[in-house]
Amino acid sequence: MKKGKISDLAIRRLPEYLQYLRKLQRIHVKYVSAPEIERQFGIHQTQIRKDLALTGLKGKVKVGHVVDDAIDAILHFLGWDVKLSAFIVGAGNLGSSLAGYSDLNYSGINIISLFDDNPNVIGRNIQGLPVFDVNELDYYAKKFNPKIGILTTPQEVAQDCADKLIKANIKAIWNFTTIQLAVPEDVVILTTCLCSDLAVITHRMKDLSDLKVKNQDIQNANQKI
Amino acid sequence: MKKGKISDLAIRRLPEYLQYLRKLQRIHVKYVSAPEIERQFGIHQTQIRKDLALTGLKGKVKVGHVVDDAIDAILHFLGWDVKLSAFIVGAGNLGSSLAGYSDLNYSGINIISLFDDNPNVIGRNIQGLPVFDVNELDYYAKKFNPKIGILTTPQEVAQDCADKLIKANIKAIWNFTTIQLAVPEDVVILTTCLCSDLAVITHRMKDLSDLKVKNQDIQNANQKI
DNA sequence: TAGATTGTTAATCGATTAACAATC
DNA sequence: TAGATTGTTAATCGATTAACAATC
Repeated sequence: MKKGKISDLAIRRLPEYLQYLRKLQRIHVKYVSAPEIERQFGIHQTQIRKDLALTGLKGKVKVGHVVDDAIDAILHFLGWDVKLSAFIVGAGNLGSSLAGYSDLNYSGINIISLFDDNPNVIGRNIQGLPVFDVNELDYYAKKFNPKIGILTTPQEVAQDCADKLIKANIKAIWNFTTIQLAVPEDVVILTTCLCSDLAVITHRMKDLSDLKVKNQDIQNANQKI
Repeated sequence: MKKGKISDLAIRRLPEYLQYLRKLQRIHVKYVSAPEIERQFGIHQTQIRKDLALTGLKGKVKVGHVVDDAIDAILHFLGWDVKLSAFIVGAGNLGSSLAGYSDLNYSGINIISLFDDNPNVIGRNIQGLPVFDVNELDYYAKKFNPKIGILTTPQEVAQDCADKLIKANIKAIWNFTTIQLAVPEDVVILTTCLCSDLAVITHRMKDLSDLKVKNQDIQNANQKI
């Protein structure tokens, strides 16, 4: 079973298809074809076929793919058919908003609770979830067996909290801080850097306005002629 | 001035370097070399050189780059040396947390205010910022001239609010909803999909546990020998 | 049947890495 | 000087797109 390393780019596209497939499911559409998805996303149909093939899904010639099956295949492939328990460490604004971010609950995780070191927050409820003392993380980890730790603390305590999660036998850390975390190699780590997204936006804006200036120049030049 | 299209992947790396450069600046380190950054991030030094070269930065042979200059060059290249005003539309949990997300304020934007349609929220203060009525967006847009709209509304009203932003002459929309927004082509649009990040995490976790099972098999096979 | 679609192999395109001359 | 670094060109690697046979 030689399995070529699967690209993160493909993995990232699957939840987008999933979104669309669920929309189709809600309006009781039974089949969807790659050319249809291409129209939706502007992604080349060959790529869509390859992405879907990754999940093991088979299509029907002239018909496309069964929407329900496609959803199941993607969920299974991503590991979202088994809900993994998650802890959020850092019950600040970001942590609180992720706790209530319903999109995540449609995906592969089940957020159990939040943790913080602020006595004013510990014991309260956020988005219907309890906030526990981060120093009792180990205790609650034994109780709930979380697989994913979502790290939304201030920078200063990020590595320390990551260590606590690792000690509690967590399998993956989703890092929302800008710290370069040190983790053992059997712990999956992914850092979400919103600043990178913003960089893409501002850079494209600069490009657009440069283009405008350039067009202006061309216009001016034409006027001179 | 033939400028090859710059890859988003490069653009996304720049804020990461920036983070590290600022850390060096805080501890008064004057120079940094590409091999040093490579050690930090595990990104190949040739790539780091090319990325920095995009910004127009020149290094000194045997010394590296001046930290202060590198920071300035990246800020300028990304367009972060001029702060763009931004509105957040949707003062729910996510919108509120972005309003207080200090990392963004270290980058190229200046969030002016939030907008919502809920009378219980309108008029309140969130993270020190005022919440206005989304129906008065046009009025406040004339007053503050925002360039970026951050969309954190429920799915149902997302396109509607995007239209409001576009009518108010916004230049870019940062979309946190899962809706495929329709926008004119001179409006920059970027969708942040947290589910894609989660997909990468859960898929890697699946890989790791598959690997564990495989190693187990090998071990079992060896025992039989 | 003709036309639409699948799935796969080949070609192209773009990003990363290797190699190396120049410099201090 | 020797060794470290820059910046650039060439080579490799991987992702996307094109082409096409098979199917219904």
